[in-house]
Amino acid sequence: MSDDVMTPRLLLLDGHSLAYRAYHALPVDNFSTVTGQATNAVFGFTSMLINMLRDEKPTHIVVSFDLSRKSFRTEKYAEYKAGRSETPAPFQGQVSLIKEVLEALRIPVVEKENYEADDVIATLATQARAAGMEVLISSGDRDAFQLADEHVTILYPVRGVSEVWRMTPEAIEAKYFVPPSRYRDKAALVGESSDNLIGVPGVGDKTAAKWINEYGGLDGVIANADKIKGKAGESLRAHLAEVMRNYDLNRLICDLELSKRPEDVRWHGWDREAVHQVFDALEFRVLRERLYSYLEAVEPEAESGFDLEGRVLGAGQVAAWLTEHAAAAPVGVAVTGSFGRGTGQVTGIAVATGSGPAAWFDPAALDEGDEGAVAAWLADPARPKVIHDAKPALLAFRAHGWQLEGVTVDTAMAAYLAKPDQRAYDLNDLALRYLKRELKVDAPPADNGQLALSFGDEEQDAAAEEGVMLRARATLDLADVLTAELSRDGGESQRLLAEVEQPLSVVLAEMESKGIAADTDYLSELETRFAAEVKAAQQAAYEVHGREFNLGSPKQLQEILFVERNLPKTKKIKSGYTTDADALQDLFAKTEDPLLAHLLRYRDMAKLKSTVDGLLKSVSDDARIHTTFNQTVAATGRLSSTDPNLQNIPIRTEEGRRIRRAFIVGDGFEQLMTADYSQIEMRIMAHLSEDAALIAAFNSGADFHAATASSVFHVELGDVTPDQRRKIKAMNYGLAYGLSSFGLSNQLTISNDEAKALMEEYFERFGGVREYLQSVVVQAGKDGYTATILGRRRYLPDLSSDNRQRREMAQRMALNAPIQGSAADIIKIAMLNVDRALRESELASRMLLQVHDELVFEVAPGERDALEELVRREMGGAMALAVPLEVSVGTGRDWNGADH
DNA sequence: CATCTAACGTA
DNA sequence: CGTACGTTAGATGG
Repeated sequence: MSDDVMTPRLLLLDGHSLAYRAYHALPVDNFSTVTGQATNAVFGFTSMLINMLRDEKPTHIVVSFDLSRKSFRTEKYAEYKAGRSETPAPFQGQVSLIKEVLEALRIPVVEKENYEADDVIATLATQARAAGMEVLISSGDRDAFQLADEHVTILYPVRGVSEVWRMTPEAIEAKYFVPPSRYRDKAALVGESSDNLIGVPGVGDKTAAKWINEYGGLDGVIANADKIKGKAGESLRAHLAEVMRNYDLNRLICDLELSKRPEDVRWHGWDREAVHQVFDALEFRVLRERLYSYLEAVEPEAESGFDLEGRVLGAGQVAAWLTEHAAAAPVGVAVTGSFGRGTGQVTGIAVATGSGPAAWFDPAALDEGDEGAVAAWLADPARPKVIHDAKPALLAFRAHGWQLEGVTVDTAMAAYLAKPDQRAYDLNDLALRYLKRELKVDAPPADNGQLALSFGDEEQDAAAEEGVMLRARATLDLADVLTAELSRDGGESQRLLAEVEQPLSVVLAEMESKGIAADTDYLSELETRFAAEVKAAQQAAYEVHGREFNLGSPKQLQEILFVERNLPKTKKIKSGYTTDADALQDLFAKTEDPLLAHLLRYRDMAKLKSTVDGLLKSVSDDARIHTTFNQTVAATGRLSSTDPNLQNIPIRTEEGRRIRRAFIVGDGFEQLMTADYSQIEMRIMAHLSEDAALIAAFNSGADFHAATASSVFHVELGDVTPDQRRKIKAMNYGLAYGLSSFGLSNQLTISNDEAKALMEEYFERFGGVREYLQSVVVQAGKDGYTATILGRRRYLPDLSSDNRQRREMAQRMALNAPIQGSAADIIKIAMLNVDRALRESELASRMLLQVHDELVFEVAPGERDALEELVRREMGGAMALAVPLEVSVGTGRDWNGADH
């Protein structure tokens, strides 16, 4: 091991050949991003690279790529490598992605016009060997074998991307019967089919080696060609020209002028931030973990940890500690316990100061004085606290009877506002990324209950307590960095954090804690009914097809529909042909195969049944369902709802709406009320685009879709046909999603020309909308991000991607993000205002759910009118736009009845 | 056993 | 070849 540290070790990679290997080793279908970008070559290359970094621990690294398919070799011999088929389409573009990965890993790329990567590698290997370095070359190209010697080893990939052979001189000799110095001679005789270099027919490795060893090299073989007997000898004499040509072409150039020398390419570790970004974009999850688990261990920049004077406080010690350390200066707070479903239980609290002292205590082991001191400290808005993901802690404190006030920074929320596209905001990750410090102790499970502490082992407990204190300290330090990060935009992000997101998390905690009442008897009844329907549809399907099969298996379904029943093929997907509802509808219209009808019915009923099952499972002891609202998931700024998701309860079909009847008014309340914004996204579009005609359409007070349709089709409002309205409605909604004429024609089942004409006519009437949409993309391209009305950003680096698919995807995201995100801003403000107004007015009614543009309330007896007035006022007045924010309100005994 | 995919529910 | 989500069942892979 000590040798490794002393001897510099250079790893040279042939980028193209490895990428190509990877491309063929991994099925392209299994490796692509949501945008359809193929990543199999990138994945395989990166995977091999990580393995080599791990196994070989190089101190210096270079990757070389062929700059084009042309080189001095093709000039000499036009057929060189000509046999290779055109670069397959899914491979194209992946090289530039690999270069992005390399840049993030800070691995230099060296290339040379008119030469191949092999020549660059040969040159660098030669220089490195002269400088006393140890050299490793990884290439899928066997030409590199001629470079092997006691200081140069070739890593030759075999069996896909998972394994490399270490081709030392001994290994090469064992396999090809010649030493590396004679490998070229052998290759010249045998040929190299992948380079389209034909050798001597009938001569393989063994024969070639025999000759070379007998005559002391290729020169000797050629000089003695006449003496060689038999068929092989004849063949050799007939192909001497090819052999000499091969020998000429497979010589690697070792003395190129390059932009870097071996000593320039010392590897200084990777750009953590960039790796996050690139791997996110490529959707590499497993690979990222692998990279981290290896590289973090040797990360030179990450400091070892935090300085901390931690104390475990016993009963009677907490009050004094808090008085001394948790007063005017902010402290970091970290909590362990179990969280979720609107409640929680705290098993440990750590408090860390910025100056070093930190403490941990068990809230179950406090004396009376401590209990009061903790309660007073937590509830005091003047004693600032910083916490990572406050809402679960808030709910757990609440269950303990504690109030939490004075949270100045929620670091999870701050990190979300800084970069809303992340998949997670884990404290470990953030500490590494922003603080370059490692949190050695794993965070406890976020929400699913059991804390991963082992009880009974005092040493382990102490380590766990230390870990929680470290998290508290990391949170405090992180708050400073993130606050600085958020302040760089002139204050908008800071305001969003302090005035919207953080206060909202308190409101959401209340909503989760209350939950919504569920009629479990009714849900059970529904379950039975849907189950019967599922069974009936299933039986009918079996009868039609003549045997039983798994209707829920897309795989079996494909076999049955497209092979056994020979139905027309549908749209292609990764695993074959789609069997989604749209496609099955089409098929049914074409073929009237009764199996399809039963199948669709089965799907519908099975979906409804599973929804009901899920709801039944999530009803708490209080006969209410407590969802969890996630505030840091949606990249646009929306909330999301999990466990269960109450934002996707069916409404479109009559049978689906039955499920809504299971959400009922709770004991002590009179009714449920829903209040939703009408066409809020189109109103935002009108506001942002300042299109006078669109604004007028809203201000007319008439039905919006009809009003716009009357403009587009040049007819009186009263003469708008239902079909005209339908088309314009689809257009209105589609605009905010970056709808294309193709998409519109698909949705309306009209021709592409008709869709184009429709869009043209629409933009003719609402030119400001077109201008706005175009300007959004242009501006986002310049800035690198979009912004909502409140300045909520979404970064879209793919806007400048050279990959069309990715770029266009990013453009649609850019169109949608300000609109969807501004709607999210508005309803968040409305929720804050409604919550405040409810408290100020001392109404007992309460807000229970948010479904993007809708709020659901539980109406206390006698408060219906007052609540409606309040809700209309606060929702309608959440933000002043160029058009009014219209709110429609409904009430009923259940959610379905309250809908309108 | 964990993770991915296809399908489908909502705004 | 229209955005944003979460959940389920089945398939897949370690």
